[in-house]
Amino acid sequence: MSEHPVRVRFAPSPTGLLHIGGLRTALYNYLFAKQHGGTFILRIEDTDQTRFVAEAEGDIIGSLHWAGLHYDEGPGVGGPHAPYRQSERQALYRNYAQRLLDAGLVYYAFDTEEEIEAMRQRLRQSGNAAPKYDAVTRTGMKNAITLPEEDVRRRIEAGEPHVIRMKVPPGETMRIHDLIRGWVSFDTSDLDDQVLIKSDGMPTYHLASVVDDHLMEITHVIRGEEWLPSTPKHFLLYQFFGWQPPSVAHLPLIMSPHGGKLSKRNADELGIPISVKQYHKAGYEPQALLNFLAFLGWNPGTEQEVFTLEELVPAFSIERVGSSGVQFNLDKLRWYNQQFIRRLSPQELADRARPFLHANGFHPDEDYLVRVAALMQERLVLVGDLAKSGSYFFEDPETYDPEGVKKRWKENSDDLLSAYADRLAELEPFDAPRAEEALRSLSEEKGVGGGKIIHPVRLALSGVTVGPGLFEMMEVLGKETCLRRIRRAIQVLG
RNA sequence: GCCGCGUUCGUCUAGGGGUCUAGGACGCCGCCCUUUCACGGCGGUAACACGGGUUCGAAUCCCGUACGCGGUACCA
Repeated sequence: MSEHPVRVRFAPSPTGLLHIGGLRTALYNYLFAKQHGGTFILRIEDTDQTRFVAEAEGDIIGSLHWAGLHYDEGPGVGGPHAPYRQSERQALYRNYAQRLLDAGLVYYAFDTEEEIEAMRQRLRQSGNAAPKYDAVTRTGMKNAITLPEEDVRRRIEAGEPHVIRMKVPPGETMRIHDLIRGWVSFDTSDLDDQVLIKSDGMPTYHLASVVDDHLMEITHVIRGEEWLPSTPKHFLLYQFFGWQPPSVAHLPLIMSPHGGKLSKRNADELGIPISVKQYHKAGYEPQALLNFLAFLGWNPGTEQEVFTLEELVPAFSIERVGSSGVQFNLDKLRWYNQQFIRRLSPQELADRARPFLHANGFHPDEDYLVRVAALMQERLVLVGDLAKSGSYFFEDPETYDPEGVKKRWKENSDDLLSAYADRLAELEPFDAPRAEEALRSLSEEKGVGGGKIIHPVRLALSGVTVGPGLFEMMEVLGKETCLRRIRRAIQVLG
């Protein structure tokens, strides 16, 4: 589209924690920028003072950092177009609004909320399906079009609350090319005379983002599909200013498995984490989340499914992004997470798991934890699982899975285990091959299958019937622990 | 209501007029491996929303309908 270097921005509103859909938008922007050798910018759109949440910006920045989506310009890192926080650019927007005022493309309006609502109500009652403040209704309202110039000046000077509205020309067809959807057209008669400057003096999103995108030399606007209907307003604004609009791409929305936009509420009900922070806390790998999100609406056209962020950069293409809404699927995310856990070294896995172990009161020493990690790696979906399904590596089991006991603990189990314990006590060194050798020979002497000893021993050691290979597990647990646990199980279950 | 966008297995998707008795992945089921679980291997289940066109031929192009989603604010 443009011969200029690619510059894209992720422009969230700090109204709450960064959510999963926001991260997906950030990711696509990031990938697009990086694959074109372009610049990825973070801009904070804090023009709504009523919805402002103080911690939100820190969370957005922290979440992007956790995910590895580092921005080239933005709060904290600066850049040639600072500041990157719209609340700090307020004077700018007023100046640009003034330009449009001078050109007669926008106008002051003094209507109260009640008056506007009354107008809409009236229109509805007379059968108008889409009541708007537009070319036909503005002539009946209190604004610079209907009021004498003198009156307008007096009201402004008296500090009467007012807004600035776009004078949308009716009856024009706007054709807009979307990188994902192709040509989309709109009729300007369906548009409101959009408010550009609110009565508190702040710009609306529409004005601020157009002015900033232009000033920051944004070449491609990549955002969620919910913005598609306001794109004609933005393009009209570019026309008003005489600026070249950027290319636009509207991403398919992420939907709840039950339909509808994935919201905090329905996500909670389905046990789906909604904020990036929750994924972090739950022990998801950032790369897995990114990989999953990349595939929510895009695919490489090959059969490769697992990609690191670095691999995603060259593989991505905006043209291959789909245009229909996509359902969030937690099972698939879990699968991706499993894939990435398996790619970690045992040391990395141990490092990831440590905070979760600490939270559960476990403080294993380094070497031991790495050995446990190696053993459990391909059995974990989330790193935090190590502190749960693998808790027996860090504390003696207190209880034994009743199902397992019923199935595996037989009449002669206590005798067999006690004989096995005696032999284990003799082993030096105590390792997996020797532990197995001891068990095999005991089972032969007693004339019972290996399973008759293996299963009860596993139960005694871990309290459950699932886990890594028994002998490897014994070696990691160590002789003392094994003996203690076996003898205790004999007492409790025997 | 109006405006816009969309519609291939349950889900994410490949496909862009003949190679489609529609391919892959997740999930689910079965078998193999195996001391258990997991991993891995093999196999199975399951989809072109509907109706009209266009064409020798349509999942693919066009129109309509249905359904879904988004927007319709001095919120972004």
